[in-house]
Amino acid sequence: MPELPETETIARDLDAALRGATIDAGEIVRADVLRDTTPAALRRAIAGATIRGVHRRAKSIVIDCAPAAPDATIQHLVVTPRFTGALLLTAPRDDRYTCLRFALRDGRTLCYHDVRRLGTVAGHDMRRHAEWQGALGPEPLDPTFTVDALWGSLRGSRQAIKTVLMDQRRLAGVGNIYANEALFRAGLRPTRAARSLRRREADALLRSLREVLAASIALRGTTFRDFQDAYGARGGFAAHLAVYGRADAPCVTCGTVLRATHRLAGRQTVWCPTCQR
DNA sequence: AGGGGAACCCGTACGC
DNA sequence: TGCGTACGGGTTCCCC
Repeated sequence: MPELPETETIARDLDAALRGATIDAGEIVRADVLRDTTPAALRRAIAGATIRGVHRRAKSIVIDCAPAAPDATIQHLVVTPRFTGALLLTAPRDDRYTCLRFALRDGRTLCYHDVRRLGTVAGHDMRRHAEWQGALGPEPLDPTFTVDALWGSLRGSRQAIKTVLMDQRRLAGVGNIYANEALFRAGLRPTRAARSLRRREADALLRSLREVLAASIALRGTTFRDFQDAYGARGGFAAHLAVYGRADAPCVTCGTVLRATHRLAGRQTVWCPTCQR
């Protein structure tokens, strides 16, 4: 569930709270969430490490670390919460689902909590981190990302526009909720072939996408079911969703009953048959 | 190559 | 009530 606005919310809060902090020790409770590292290597890398900063890339939270051990190569912890994952600075409501626990030198605890455990925590050395970054597409909120770059990418695909928006290699950070919302705002039907878009439609799409992402970030993301921020609080954008989760309800613009299908890449897709062409 | 499908995981919803 | 089963959801990996 956490997409770009939700992981951005977590990353901003953690950067403010953790920049410069030192991790005393890490406890790995559920090793199956780990990627690209082992429990022993991760513990050694973070024992005594300083947190340089925290930022977001795609739908992941990246914690930049300066390890204390000279032979520790892990520089970045990449946390991808997927559906139920949470990075918490407060005590989790149910400790049964704590996967990782980091004790900070100042007495605080940062934990990775995940009920379904489809989320992951990767330990990256510089090489692996560059490889991971390189596999991801551009950030939609990056001002250097242009309409023509988006349009060029869309023109290469005969897939449905919604599927292409969610393809992390073409565009990073957009998931099911914001793909549905951006297409509604742009007046584009989700099933349209990506390469059928005119340039002015790609322009409307990029502007809609940026608007909806920025509006959601301003309200600290969408909590539809599971998303919680670093302090266990909910996001405020769910009340502003125009189509996602509103199948069979009236369109907010024209009142037409919203249509839904599950057949587009196996995910809930909702649109207004009148407003979206 | 690019697209399709399974696997990952477990709470929730639903059927019997 | 209690048990069993189907389902969902993004990403990765495998296969065609």
